[in-house]
This record gives sequence, structure tokens and C-alpha cells, in this order.
Amino acid sequence: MHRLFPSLRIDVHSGLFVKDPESSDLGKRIISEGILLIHELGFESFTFKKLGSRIGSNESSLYRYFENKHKFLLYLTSWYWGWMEYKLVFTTHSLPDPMEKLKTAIQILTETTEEDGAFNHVNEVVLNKIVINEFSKSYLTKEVDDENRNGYFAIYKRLIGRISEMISEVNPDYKYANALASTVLEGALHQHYLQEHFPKLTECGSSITPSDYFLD
Amino acid sequence: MHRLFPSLRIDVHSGLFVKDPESSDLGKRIISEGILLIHELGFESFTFKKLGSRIGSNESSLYRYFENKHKFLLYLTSWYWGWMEYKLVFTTHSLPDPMEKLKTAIQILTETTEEDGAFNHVNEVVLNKIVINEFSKSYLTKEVDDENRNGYFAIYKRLIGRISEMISEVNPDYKYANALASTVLEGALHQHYLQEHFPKLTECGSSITPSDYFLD
DNA sequence: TAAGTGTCGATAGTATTACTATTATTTTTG
DNA sequence: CAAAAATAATAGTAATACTATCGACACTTA
Repeated sequence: MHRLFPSLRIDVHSGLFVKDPESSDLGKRIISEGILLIHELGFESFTFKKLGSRIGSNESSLYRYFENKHKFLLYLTSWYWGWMEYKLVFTTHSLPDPMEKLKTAIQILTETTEEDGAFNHVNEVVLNKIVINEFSKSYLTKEVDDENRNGYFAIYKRLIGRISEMISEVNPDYKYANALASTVLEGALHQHYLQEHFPKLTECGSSITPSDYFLD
Repeated sequence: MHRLFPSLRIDVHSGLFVKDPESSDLGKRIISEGILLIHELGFESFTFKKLGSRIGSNESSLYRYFENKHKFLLYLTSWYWGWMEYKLVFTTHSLPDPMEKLKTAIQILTETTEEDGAFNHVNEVVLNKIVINEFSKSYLTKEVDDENRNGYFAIYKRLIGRISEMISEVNPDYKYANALASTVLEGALHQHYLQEHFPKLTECGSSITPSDYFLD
């Protein structure tokens, strides 16, 4: 993925920020250091005050970029899924065989993330860990339905739609393409989590990866 | 399941409560109304103060039963998995055919919950909804590893172990029994959630159930 | 019957969180 | 260089997630 498209941007729903963090240096520092800090502290203990003092800025300045920390998380995860979609589409686009296409897709979606030099204020490896640990919290709320109506989960849904289509191309008679697509995506995050914290609940570990499991 | 064992108790790890809520009337009211209130408000907005005023009791009294609301959630979900385990073992115990056993198990684990009159201070239907919405939050924390070491997730892990065994009995050569068992359990909760909030991401709905999908 | 024990409710208090509002200062830009 | 925009500094607020203390009452038991 390295610098193939130096001018590429992941398009995140504008309702998720007050001021586009890509538009300034401070904004980019909020993103890059925010990712690291959420990873270090966990989303519950993460606050804008702490992030502000870490980047030598002020709490109130951060509120000019993001309404609250929940939207900040939505922004980050949305960016992540946009990035995944881009990797997916780019890699599978030219593959003619539906089965190979699907396998490649599953590989991409379930493998351990490697860094992508194309977006230098984003550490994709750490962001992947945040998604594993915190993504569920971004939608397991009382406000989901409103936020969904606003389109905040559009990228994620589109990604599932793409996988679902690939499944249907391999087997048009399979009745549960959507359910399977969502299970793979969510299940991959879950297996990575189990690997780290509940190794007895999965075979995945150093020699077997979640990709092996889902490909099987 | 109705009153087959009137003297049955689900054994929850004693580290999850300060004083056993089953031991008093107030304790039982905390459980039964707590389930309803978490469901109404969502776990984030739920507080002991609100629950106290709802049951005509005092905030500080609740703290005599549970150290904090996180442990309260752990208690409730742990109880739920204990109850599921009991249903699973009871129902599948006498089935001789491994395949039928596994199918019955999957049916139980993925179906929509019905009430069980045997535990009258617990509304299992609402508790199931809490598990769907909040269970992930109980382990997606910075404290998981400590809490896991304390044995707070033992029942859940044992349940996965049982399903894993059933899978291996059907096909001893299958390499990912644990991973599959955990995927089914987590995936079932996820499908129920999607059904409610993201219907486009799954085929599951009024005519097709998550059980159909996972049995397939 | 008096003393001891446990339970619960009431009240008060604390540090922190998740913001909002205002004003001052710096930086950008036209 | 001046105006506008961005950022920093400070203060303030309501709510959260507790902790601590105290008194009332019931129950036991010696």
C-alpha cells in the first residue's frame, strides 16, 4: 500500500467532526496522539484534557475539532473502516476468479494490521488495536439508531455490503450472505481480542492466525 | 424449564458482590429492578443513585451489595451465562447422537430468550437484551486480565468449553473447535443486535432467525 | 432485660468528568 | 500592516461515582 496514492484521503462523514482535523497541524496531532492515548488508557479513561496536555494544547481547543469523545471514537473507527475498504477494493479489484477474490478479501479483513506509510499521521497498527478493543462501544449505545440515521456508520455498512456481494458471487444460492459477512468482520475482531486476553477460548495464537480460521 | 428444580441457584463468583444479593429482600429487588433499569437507560446512564430511588432505597445501601456498577454488570452477565449453561446441560444431557446434541445446543444458545419461571426475581428476557447490548462492555476494559485471573469470567469460559467439546465430538478432526464455539456465542449476540439496529447487515429478521443461520 | 450485632436509610462530602463560556493572545491571510 | 481566524488560558457547572459517618431499628443471645 505504500504511497501508491500520495494524495489519497479517507472520506469520513462530516457530521463526526466540528472542524476537519485534516485541515491543520493541531488537528493531525489530535488524531495521531489521540490514537496512541486511547490505546494506552482505554477509551473510558481517555479524556480531552489528558490529550490536550499531552500534545501541549488546551482542552477547549480539542472541542473545536470534536464535539465529544464519543464522536472522536466514531471518527477514528470510521476512518479505519474507510481505510480497510480502500485496501480491499484496491487489492481485489483485478482478481477475476470470485473464489480467489473472496479469499483475498477475508485475508485482508482478518489479518493482523501492518503499517501503511501513505497516511503518516495515522498509526494503523495501533488504530487496529483500538478498533479491536473499542469499536463495539461506538455502537452499543442508546443513541445508535439516531446516529445510524445520520449516516455515521455508512462506511462500515458499505464494507459489509461489498463482502456480502463477494460471497454471493461465489455462491448465489447461499441465503445468509449479509449475516456471514457481518459475522466474519465482527468475528475477526473478536478472535484477535481472545488471542490477547482469553487464549483458551480460541486456537488462534502465534502459529494459527484468525485468517487461517476464517479461510477454513 | 419451569420450576423443575425449585431449589436451584446459579452460582456466581463471590468476588462479584460484597454481600450476596440472594440473601435478602433488598438484594433481590436490586437484581430485578436493576435489570429493568439498565435495559431502560443503557449501562452508561445507569447509576446506583437512580436505582436506589427507583426501589425506594438508598444509594449507599446498594454499595453494600455491589462494589460498583461494573461489578454489578459482571454479576448479571455471569448469572446469565450460568443460567444458559444450566439450560444447555439439562437439555442436551440425554441426547445420544453428537450431531443432534450440537444442533440442540446451537438452538438454545442462539434462540430468542423466553422467560424461565424458576427464578422469579430475574426477568430472563430483559436480561438477555442486556447481555446483547452490554456484555461486550464487561470485558472490553483495561482490567480484563486481572478480572479474568480472578475467575470472574469462569462460567462463560466453561460454557464455551462445553460447546467446543460438542463440536469435537461431531468432528474430531476439526481444528478450530474453540474458535468456532466462541464465534457462535458472540456471533449470536451480534446477530440479535443487528436485527434490531442494522437490519440491512443481516438476513435475520422476523422470518429468519439467528438460529436458522447458525444451524445452517 | 440489657447488650451486642447487623441492616438500612439519611446526609454530607470529594475528586473527577465532560463539558460550556468568555476573554486573551497568537497566527494566518488578504 | 490590519483584519480575521485559530488557539490558549481560565473559570465555571452539573453530574458521576463513589466514601464516610451516623443514627434508627430489628434480632439475637446471655
